[in-house]
Amino acid sequence: MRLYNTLTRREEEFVPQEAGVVRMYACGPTVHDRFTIANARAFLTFDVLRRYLEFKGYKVLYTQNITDIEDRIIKKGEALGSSAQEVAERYTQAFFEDRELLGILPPTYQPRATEMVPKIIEFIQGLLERGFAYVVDGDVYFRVRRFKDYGKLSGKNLEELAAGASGRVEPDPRKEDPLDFALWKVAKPGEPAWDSPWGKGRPGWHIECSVMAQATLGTTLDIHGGGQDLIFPHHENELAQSEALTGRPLARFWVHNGLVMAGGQEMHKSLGNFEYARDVVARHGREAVRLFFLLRHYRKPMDFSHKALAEAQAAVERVYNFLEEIEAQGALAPTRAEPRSPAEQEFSAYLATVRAEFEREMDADLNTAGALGVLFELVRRTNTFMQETAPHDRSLLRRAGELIRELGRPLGLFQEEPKVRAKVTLSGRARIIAGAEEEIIAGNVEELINLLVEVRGELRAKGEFALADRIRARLNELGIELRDKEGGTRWRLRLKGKEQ
RNA sequence: GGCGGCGUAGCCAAGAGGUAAGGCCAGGGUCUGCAAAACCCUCAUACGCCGGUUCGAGUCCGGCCGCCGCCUCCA
Repeated sequence: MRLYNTLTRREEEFVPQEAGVVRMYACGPTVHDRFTIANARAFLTFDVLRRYLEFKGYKVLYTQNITDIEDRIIKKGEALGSSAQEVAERYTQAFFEDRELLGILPPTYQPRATEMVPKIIEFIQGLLERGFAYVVDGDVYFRVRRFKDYGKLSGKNLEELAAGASGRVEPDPRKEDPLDFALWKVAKPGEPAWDSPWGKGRPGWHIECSVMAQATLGTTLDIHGGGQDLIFPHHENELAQSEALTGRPLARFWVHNGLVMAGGQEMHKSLGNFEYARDVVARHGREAVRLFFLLRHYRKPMDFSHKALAEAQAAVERVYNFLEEIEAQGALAPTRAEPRSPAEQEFSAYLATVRAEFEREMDADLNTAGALGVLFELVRRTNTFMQETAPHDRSLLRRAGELIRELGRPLGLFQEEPKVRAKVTLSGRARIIAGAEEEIIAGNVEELINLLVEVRGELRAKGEFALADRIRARLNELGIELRDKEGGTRWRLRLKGKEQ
């Protein structure tokens, strides 16, 4: 597989250090709030990379941090009149919930910054001993100019940085150089603090990632990931402090996903142009959100819009309609034992190429959009085959369905059972937008709908179409869609957002 | 100013120097009591503009135009 490496600014063949094992680290949340749909892109990108590496047979050791001590957490605690710890705990749990809503698999290791304080102190001491850090009034700073490779990841040089920084921020006169960054911050009154050789304080902004990566995965990672906005300063600083300490590369591949735009600008909390990921999932459904991202290359910037999400929703529906049809057909009758016709042979030969096509796209720097093109083509061609070649060998249809399932797995798509989707969606929404009472009602709603559908069916049988149509229209207004098929009437929920 | 990226049909989007994937919309059809849904078909002489290299260029090179990100809060 080839991956674009930010460090070399090239696509390179990815080979892990140890055969068959991938050590991967990706930046996780700072738990001061729920995460946005823009944050979701990063989490999802590395979820898919991880899933695909596993699909290819690698054992993936994946670490993601939870930063549970930071300025914004402390501020939020002050604003709410609760402790920073309470805020962090609350949003850590919220992170787990929202992650599950998106179908993101938990990493192998998920350390929290506050659990790592002794190791962080040890790490900083190592830097002090090597002359890469210095203490001022209980703060500890990293001596940027001492690390000669500083800027190699972000492509910056020290002179330009110094020139740029001088106009933008007040240089702290206690620092030897304006570019030096904090490894350890002295505690202010009332703030959470830990004992250290330099007095009471807390970790700086970048240190926890370096320490967690080393503690869980070792000195050199195969892949270090995150959003492009983290390249500088976060990852540059991580790289500097880790490599200064160990003398070894922190990561062989640096992988960065593109940003999410809204209204022509980067989506960001401070700009107010954001939406919470969970709200978008509630409105459009989990797989539509995943497809929305995976239909675009992970490194490109992309626009967020409900229109685009609704498009993804329609595309997801199409695949499930296909699976429903295929799996119903597959169950119907045994496969014919007769020799295959030329059309069947041709289709069979095509099916045999699909998996390789899919992998070829994914191997090209995780081209999920190209890979999805392969899957949609499979859907279309199978539908055509089903329609134009009759009778046909059903085992070929089954194989097509299996391919969608199998190749959908590394994308985290198309894994649900078509027949229970309405139910899953319903209870999922009830959980998101309402409390326990609604959840009980939600459990009965399905039966109520079935009852109405049944009554309407009897009316139709008697030719009383006016009343039957009224039931259908009223249910439709409620977001419940009826379809009269040969074997009876099926129904499904229509998620909001499609009306746009 | 420095560094990085982007500009492909109505919208979104992939693209391997060799003759434009895919999704959504739209139009036409099949099916249906009528619908809806589903499915099929159609839908870029063309890839921001101008030059160049090449037998051949969205794809490589140069210049220009437009948009975005980063340059110590950020996924």
